[in-house]
Amino acid sequence: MRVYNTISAQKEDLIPIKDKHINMYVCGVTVYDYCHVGHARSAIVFDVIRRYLSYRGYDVKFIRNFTDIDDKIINRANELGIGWDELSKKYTSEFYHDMDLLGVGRGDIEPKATEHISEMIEIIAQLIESGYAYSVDGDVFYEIEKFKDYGKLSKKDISKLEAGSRVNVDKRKRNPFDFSLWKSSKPSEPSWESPWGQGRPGWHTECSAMSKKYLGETFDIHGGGADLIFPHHENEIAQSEALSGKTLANYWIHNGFITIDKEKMSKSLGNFFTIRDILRLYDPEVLRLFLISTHYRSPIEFSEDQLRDVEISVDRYYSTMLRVEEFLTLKGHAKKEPDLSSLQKIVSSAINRFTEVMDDDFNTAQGVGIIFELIREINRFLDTKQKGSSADVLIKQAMSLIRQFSDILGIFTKTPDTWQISLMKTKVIPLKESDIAELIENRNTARAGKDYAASDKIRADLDKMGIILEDRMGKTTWKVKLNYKV
RNA sequence: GGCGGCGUACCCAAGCGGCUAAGGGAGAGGUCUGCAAAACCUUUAUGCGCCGGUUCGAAUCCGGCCGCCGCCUCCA
Repeated sequence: MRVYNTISAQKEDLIPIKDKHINMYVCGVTVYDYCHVGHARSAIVFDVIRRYLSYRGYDVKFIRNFTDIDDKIINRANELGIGWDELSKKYTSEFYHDMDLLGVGRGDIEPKATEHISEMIEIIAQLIESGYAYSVDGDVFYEIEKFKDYGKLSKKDISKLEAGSRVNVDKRKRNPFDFSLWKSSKPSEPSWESPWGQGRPGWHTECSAMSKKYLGETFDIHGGGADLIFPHHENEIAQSEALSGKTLANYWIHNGFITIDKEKMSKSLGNFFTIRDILRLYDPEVLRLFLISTHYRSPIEFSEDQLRDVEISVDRYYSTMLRVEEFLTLKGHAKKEPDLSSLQKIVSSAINRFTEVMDDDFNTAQGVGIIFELIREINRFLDTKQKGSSADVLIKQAMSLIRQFSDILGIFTKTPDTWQISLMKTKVIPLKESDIAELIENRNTARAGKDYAASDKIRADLDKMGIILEDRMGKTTWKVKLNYKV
């Protein structure tokens, strides 16, 4: 397997520290508000990476943290007039709510900053002791110039950074880029006791403390959004490696941004959609497929047109599943031996191709492409109406491949029925399933009597309410019209 | 100013030196159908921002130019 490593800026062979074991630490979220689509992307990207590594036989230990104390949390809680811990608890559970819908699995361990204060204090004390940090009036700063490799991850030359170009520099710092390890607190703020007085830890320290505690001084993969490269991950390296003298993580993996009108989606710009904004309009699988249809390091321009296209793709998948179910329940045999060669060919190469593209830096976009090639071949074969036991076997084989790939990507978890039910909700279809069944019944009676005017009227009426009918193999099925608008 | 990335058909998107430039959407024509829908077939880049160069061979490597974006602040 090859993965792109931010620190070497190239793809490298993935060689675990311990044979067939992968320890990975991914930076989670600061729980002070609902997650937006950018958070969803990061979570999904690392969820897929984790699933794929498991699929490839690695025993993966996956850590994802929660930052549950920081300035944003305190400020937000003050605005709302509630406790900071109440706020962080609320948004932790909102995070789970969204991630569960998106099919993002839990971490094996999900450490919280506030549960590791003593570990952080320990690290800070050691940094002071070994000369990498200094305290000033209850605050502690890391002195970046003491760490000679500072900047190696983000490729920054300290002397060329534009200090204070966008933010006022704290005069007490020896270098403008020295960062806070410990912040003294005002009387009204949440605080913990420390050798430097009451205060709270700086953001970067939690990941150094928690990754060390759960994965040791050196682990395999460290991940997060590309915006964490600097300063967050750079600072983690500075803290951890200064003390251990060892490499913190062998591979640094960072996902690209979501953009809107070419600009990064972010809280500060205000150009974001929350996950639940989108899930009101689209099934979670649509969002998930949309996000993995582009390589994880490329930017994704967020657009509703694109979501609509992806929704059609998902619908195409479930339509094919339905056709397959119908085909497999059919009795009888074709007169001649079915021609399986075309489907056979793609089925026999699919696993190798899928593995090959995913082995190459987790190319989910190509993986998705392979699934849709299989779908086309299945449909093509189904169109030949060649029934037979050899055909059934091959179709089932193709289906099980699609199942395997979809499970790795975490998509297509529904049945054709539950997909339609989900669509009825998101499209707000003003009908019940029983209503539809009754109208289909009426229409079939009309059709039997060749009263096509009456049957077409029923079909047109249903269409207006967002339901499309399909007459296939002597049966009428219905589906939700995707471009239906209330 | 420093560092990094991107520009592939009407839209999205893969491709990272050598098979007909994946896949999805959209448009057009066709097959099937009572008519539809779905599905399938054909079709839409002799072409990969522009100009040079390296090479037997480049969307892929190198140089220049144009355009867009990111990081250098909290940020997934």
